[in-house]
Formats: sequence, C-alpha cells, structure tokens
Amino acid sequence: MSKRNVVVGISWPYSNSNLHIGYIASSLSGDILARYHRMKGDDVVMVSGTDSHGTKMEIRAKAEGCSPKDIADRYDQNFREALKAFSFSFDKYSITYDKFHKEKCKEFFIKLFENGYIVPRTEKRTFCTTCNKFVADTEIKIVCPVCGKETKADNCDCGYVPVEKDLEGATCLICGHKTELRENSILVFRLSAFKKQLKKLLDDNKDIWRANSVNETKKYLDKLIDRDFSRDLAWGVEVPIAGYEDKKVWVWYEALLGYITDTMELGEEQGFDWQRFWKTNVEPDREKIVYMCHAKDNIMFHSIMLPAMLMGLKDNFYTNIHMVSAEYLTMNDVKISKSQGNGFEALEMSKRFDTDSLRFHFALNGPEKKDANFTLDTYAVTHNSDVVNKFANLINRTLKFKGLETLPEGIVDENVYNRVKDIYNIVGDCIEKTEIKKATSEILDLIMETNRFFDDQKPWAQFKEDDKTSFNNTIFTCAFVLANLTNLLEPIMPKTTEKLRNFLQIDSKPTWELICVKPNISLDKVEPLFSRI
RNA sequence: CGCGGGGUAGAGCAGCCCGGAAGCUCGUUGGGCUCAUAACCCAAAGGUCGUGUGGUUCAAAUCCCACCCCCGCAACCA
Repeated sequence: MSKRNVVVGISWPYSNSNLHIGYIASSLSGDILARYHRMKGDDVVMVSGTDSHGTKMEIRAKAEGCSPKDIADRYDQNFREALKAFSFSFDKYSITYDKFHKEKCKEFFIKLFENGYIVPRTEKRTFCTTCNKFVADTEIKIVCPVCGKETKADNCDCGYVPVEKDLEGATCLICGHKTELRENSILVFRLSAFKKQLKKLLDDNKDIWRANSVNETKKYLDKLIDRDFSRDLAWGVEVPIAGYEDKKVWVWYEALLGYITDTMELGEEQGFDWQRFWKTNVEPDREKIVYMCHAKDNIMFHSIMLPAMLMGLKDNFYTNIHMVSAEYLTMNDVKISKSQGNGFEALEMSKRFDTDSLRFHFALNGPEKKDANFTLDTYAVTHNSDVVNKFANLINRTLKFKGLETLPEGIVDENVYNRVKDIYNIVGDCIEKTEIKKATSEILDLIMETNRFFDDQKPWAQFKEDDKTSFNNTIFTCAFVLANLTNLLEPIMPKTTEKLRNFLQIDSKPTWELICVKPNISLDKVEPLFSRI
C-alpha cells in the first residue's frame, strides 16, 4: 500500500487544573492511531498543546494575585509530565501563548478578514462602569428569570440559557457593582456562509464518523449562526485588525488552528513542507487522513468551526476531518470525595499504577461509544485478569518454562500461523475505523486462544514423555505469537512491547506485518512484566 | 414538546445501522492440569435486553410510537 499523510490532532487541554485521567481515556485513541500509522509506514504528525488563554485564566490570575502565564505554566508542566508518563508520542506539543503560534494565528485572521469571512459588527454587550471594561457572561451574575435563583450569566443550573435582555442590570462579579448594556464593536466570523460546504462534508464522512459526531453536527448545521471572534480581554492573541487593537481573539479560533501551527512549526524544525499534510494541492496523489480526537463536548468545534475556518482561508486546505469523538469517562466513586481531592489526576495515577496497563484498560473499556465509569475495582479486574493472568502469564509459561534456558527451534503450528497472519488485517481495519475497543478485544482473543493452544498441546507432558519435537513446536509456536504481539500491542502498550522485544531479541523496529522469532536465543533475561494489584 | 449519546445476567461490556435460536470478560459453583505471578483449561448456574396487557412482522435486543432514568450540548466556559 502506498504511503499516506496522516495528521492526528488531540484536543488541547485547558490550563486551569491538573490533567485528569478522563483526558487520557478520551485522547488515547489518538496515540494508538498515530503509532499504528507509523508502523504502517505512513508519514504521521501527532500534535496538540496547552490551551493557555481565555476568560477563566484572567479571572484566576486576579484571584491568585499572579499573571495568567504563571497559571498556564504551572499546569502546562503538569500536562507534559502526565502525557509523557502515559507514553503519548507527540511529534509536537506546544502552548498557545507561544510566539510562533500567535503570529501564524494573526496571519490567518487577517486572511479571513481579507476574504470577507470576518466582518465588523456592533452589538450590545455587558459593560462594567466601575471596572471600566466589557465583561464576559461568566464574569457577571443575574437572577435567572426561570428558576429565580442567582446564577452566572453564561448559563443557569436549571438549564436556562440567558439571552440579551436578561443581562440588563447584571452584577459584576469582579467589583460587585451593577453593569449596563453598551454598544460594542466586535468582529464576527460568518459561519453561516459555509452551510452548504459543511453539509457536504458531513455527507461525505458520515459513514466513518462516530454516531455522536454525525448527529451533534447535524443539529448545528440546521441553524448555523455567525460567531463573535473577538473578546475584550488582556490575555490572549491580539486581534490584528486596525481599530481592534485592544481586543483578543476568541480562544477557540486560535486553539483549533493550533493543529495547523504545530504542523507548520514542526515542518520548520524538521525541514519538511507542512502543506503535505494540510493542502489538497500538495502531494495530491497521496491519501490524506486528519484524525481529530476529543470528547463529546468538543464535537461542533472540530466538525464545524475548524473546517469552516479552513474553507474560509480559501487556500486548498484539506477539510475532510475524521472525527474521533469519545463520550465521557465518569467517576461515580470520585464525586463523593472530591472535596478531599481525588486520586484520579493523570500524573498521580501514573505513579500509582502501570501506565501501559491503564492504557490497555482504557483501550478495552474506554468511553468509545458511551460514557464509561471508571473505578479502581474495574481497573483492577482488567489489570489482574487480562493483563497479568492472560497476557503476562502467557509470556512466562512460554519463556520461563521449567528448565528452559534457550528458545528451542521448532515449526509454527499451521493454524496458529494463519490466524496470526490474518489478525493484522482484522485489527488494522478496526483501528482505521477508530474502533479501538474492538481492536483491543481481538488482540485479547488471540492471547486467550494461545493459552488454549498451550493447554491443548500439554507441553509439560510432551517434555516428560521425551517428545522433544512436539515440545519444541509448542513453545516455538507460542513464542511466535508473542513476537507478533510485540507488533500488535505496540500502539496500546508501547513500554511493555519494548520489554518483550528485548526478551525475544527483536532488533528491528515494530512494523504492522508478520514477523518471525529467532530460535536458540537465551531466555535468562526474561522476568515478570507486571505485579498484581 | 429544544437536540444528541446511553439504559442488555451480581459487575463491566458487545450485539442494534442491515430483524432470524441472547454473546464476551469478571464473579459464583463443579471438574481438570501442574508449564506459569494460586496463574491456565473445561463445564454449569445466572438475563421477561429501562417501562408499555403499545405498533409493524411468520419472527423484535434490533424497526416504529409513548413514557421514565443517567450523561452531554444548548452558540460569551473551554
């Protein structure tokens, strides 16, 4: 198969709290896709970064008496450590206050303005006369006209979403004084202009998108409205249009373009043309894939906003985004003890448990099509039963067979051989359809089948009966499966497969194709890979 | 009547698009094995598939309708 140009974009975590294990669960599919495509020989860029701007950052900085950047840096460090601990194989992980990113975002903004897709408009906005500035809905409180309770103005717990007239006479949360509605100059992105193109995009892709993406996108397409791309903030990417110098761009505008700016910067660093991955007219004969991995609350931004922005640039951008939208990882047990701080921060989890085994758990039990509840008990079951008892035990009973010092030479069982040969396509198809859960389950099936094969052959009896040939064939066949598991499991459990490759003295890089195992290698390095919890 | 995802043995899930004898893992019970981290293998028990004495059909977990519950969205939180 010919090489493909693959972008894996993972949603940008927001820098106002430590990275949560749920982020790992919903983003893992991205790392699996990237690793798989690299093994297939495709050119891959896997990108993301820390989303560091926005209203919340300013509010927090004020509350904590530091700069928004201080807060961003604090969490950015946490994100990087956690993502590294979980073996996320980013080609580029940046941060949105980075100069390169800001400059490119401004260039794109000007382009959209020149193309007539960003236009000036005047609208009434909440103005605090005491603070002397326009304030965001989340910075003011109102009395909800539906339930009668006091609430922040962006939305009420009762479900009501306030409209403009409800904001009349709202109270500023910063200074406590009344606000008023004032005319404000804003810059609007004409999202509604892309309705037809976005509908076609959905039509073209609805068979491979997950159901939640398709339906959620449909909902917005029916009534697309233009969006305010400017914000009255001090912290962010400056609006590069004359007359709007005191404003910043909407965080989503620039965070979404981060996928592009990351690729551009990576291209400069590594000396390749970033357009290979994003432009239809560059390497047009190569298939392109752009995966966007995120949780369900992010759907419309990736399926509508980003493609619309790329279309608006009118520069041959590839917009056939492959939506990989996860549901939510919930933690019922955790909500109870949240006030005491819970142990479900990603970095903390990485220190308490084996990260490969957690990756395996999320690949098998993650929120792929519906919310998944995470508890330590259910994780312990996956770890002890699937990872240790089934997989690690297969390694040990094969490679640490009593008295075995070197791997005997034998003939691989024909049925096992064919099964292993076929499973590459089966698992590969699942991964390319972003059915990670099914892919993982297929691999687990192979492991269980191999344990069954082992039992059926009874190598302990073959060994005693001095049926050396049969014994050698049995062990060699199982070792052959293990060797191929170092490939098949590489996208899911990269640290473990590296250790197993080491045991089997496999020197070549992992590839998505059948490999053989070397006979007569020493087995004295083999040791247990996991401990039970 | 706002929109979307979900509700399947004690637990966690698959099956639903495209209707055709309810599957998988864990747990439980019984048996086997002794290579392996008390791991592995075989077998059994366990479900009116959220509710409906609702519709379509020869046939419904699957299609249609009504209702209930959990989660998300609802465009200035990101």
